[in-house]
Amino acid sequence: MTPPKLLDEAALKERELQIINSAVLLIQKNGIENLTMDKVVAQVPFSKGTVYKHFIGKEDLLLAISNLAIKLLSELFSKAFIFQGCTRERMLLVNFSYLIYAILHPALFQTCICAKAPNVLGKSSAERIQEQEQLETKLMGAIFGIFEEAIANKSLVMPEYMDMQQLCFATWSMAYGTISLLSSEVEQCSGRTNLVVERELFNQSNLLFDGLQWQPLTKDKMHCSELKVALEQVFPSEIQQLKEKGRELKF
Amino acid sequence: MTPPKLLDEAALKERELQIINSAVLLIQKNGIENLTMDKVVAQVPFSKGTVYKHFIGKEDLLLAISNLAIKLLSELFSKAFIFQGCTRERMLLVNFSYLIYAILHPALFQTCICAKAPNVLGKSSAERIQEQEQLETKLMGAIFGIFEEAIANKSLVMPEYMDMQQLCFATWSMAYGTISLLSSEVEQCSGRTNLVVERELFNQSNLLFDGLQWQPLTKDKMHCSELKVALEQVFPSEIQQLKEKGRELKF
DNA sequence: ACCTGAACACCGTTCAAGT
DNA sequence: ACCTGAACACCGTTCAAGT
Repeated sequence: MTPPKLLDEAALKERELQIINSAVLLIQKNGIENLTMDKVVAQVPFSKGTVYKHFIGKEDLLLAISNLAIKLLSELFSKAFIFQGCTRERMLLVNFSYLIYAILHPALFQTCICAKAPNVLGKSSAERIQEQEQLETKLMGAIFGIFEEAIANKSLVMPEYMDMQQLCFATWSMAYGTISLLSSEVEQCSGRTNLVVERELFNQSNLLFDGLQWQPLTKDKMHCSELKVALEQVFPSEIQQLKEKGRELKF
Repeated sequence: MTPPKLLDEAALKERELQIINSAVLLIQKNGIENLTMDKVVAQVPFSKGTVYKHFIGKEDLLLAISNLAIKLLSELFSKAFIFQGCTRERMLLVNFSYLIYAILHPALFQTCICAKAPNVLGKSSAERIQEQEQLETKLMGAIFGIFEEAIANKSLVMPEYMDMQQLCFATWSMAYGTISLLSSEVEQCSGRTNLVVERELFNQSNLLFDGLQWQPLTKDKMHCSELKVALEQVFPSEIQQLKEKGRELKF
């Protein structure tokens, strides 16, 4: 004579997270292209129907993973944002937090990229898409904030032919291009080239910032050693995790 | 009593191309994620078995499409390479040929990106992968050549901490990041942002080149109007195609 | 009210049977 | 020698039947 077992919201959230985590483990093991709902169901103590109560389809599950991934990246961005240093140094740290994230969580990084495909967005629930937009806005907040400070303290002059949004996009797309094209290096499965992603990201960030005349210029400051010290200070546990992975940053 | 019909190599090539073209049309219509071998077979006057004689699987077919796409892009790069202008202007043209290509052939552009996935390479034939590597080397030749000239005629000084390969990669990844992140704009299906891909590519190219101190600097030369004139001269038919698509470049 | 898993439509790949 | 398409294993999604 127990009362009907009404599921509270917390239990539902808990179950949803369990499904998401199982899926992430499967992506880590087999790659995102080999993820199937059957395999997810097999890893979880619920049936297919229950999984489909949480996610309207496979793509909706992928977007849920991507949203979790963005939250994680946001935390790293925040740490870079509050670093005590000049604005240019802090933006470099943001770029490197993105790199560290891509190396530590390749499955999440890849899922984020895949979740951008029109296919995935087209098959996901409206709420989950809305959540993604909010999370991305928050993520961009760190980049936006640093540029605002830089312009306020005159270390950077906004180019007359650009606005804030374009400035943010320039930084973002540079880091994105570098990291995603070298993600085979990131995952240590290529080795064909002489390119080292952390060195290229360092160079290209500085070329962009120098192009903007963002003070202090590379010739005046901002050497690898300084970046290394800052990274150790801002991301101690992440740097430790990299070491455990046998993937120390090489400059 | 006809002799056994031995297929010559030309006929096989012809048939292979027919399959590839049918697949491209299907990708254009339904998106790459909805391409199936069944649909390809339905578009073509041969059976499943015959299609699988040409391609060891779906991924092999995708890589074949990607290789065709790289050949097409190479032609555009070559036209930019032989333009009569300063080296910096020619590199800007190379970047813009990549953009024009992405707008005119979104299906090919997308297939090229997908073909980079470890999944696709893992399931393709060795010959087709080798062909891809050769085509990419040839493609990079234009970028490499322009940098060589620029350094030879002193309009560019190689940064002491970079080599030729890194320079090429920096250019490539910047254009890649910008164009691929804005490919939703390219395909005119978003419109959420104020970013215009041709303007951002122009800005970011110039920021990178200015960061390299590549002469003449933006403040001295290289305005939108000059680029427009050069594009009309080098890519007249492509610009015409853009117009027909209702997608003129906006600066 | 909630969960289950058989059932269905579809997809990639193979290969025995044909010509 | 070459081609065909039925057949198989697998995947995403649904929903009638259970508790």
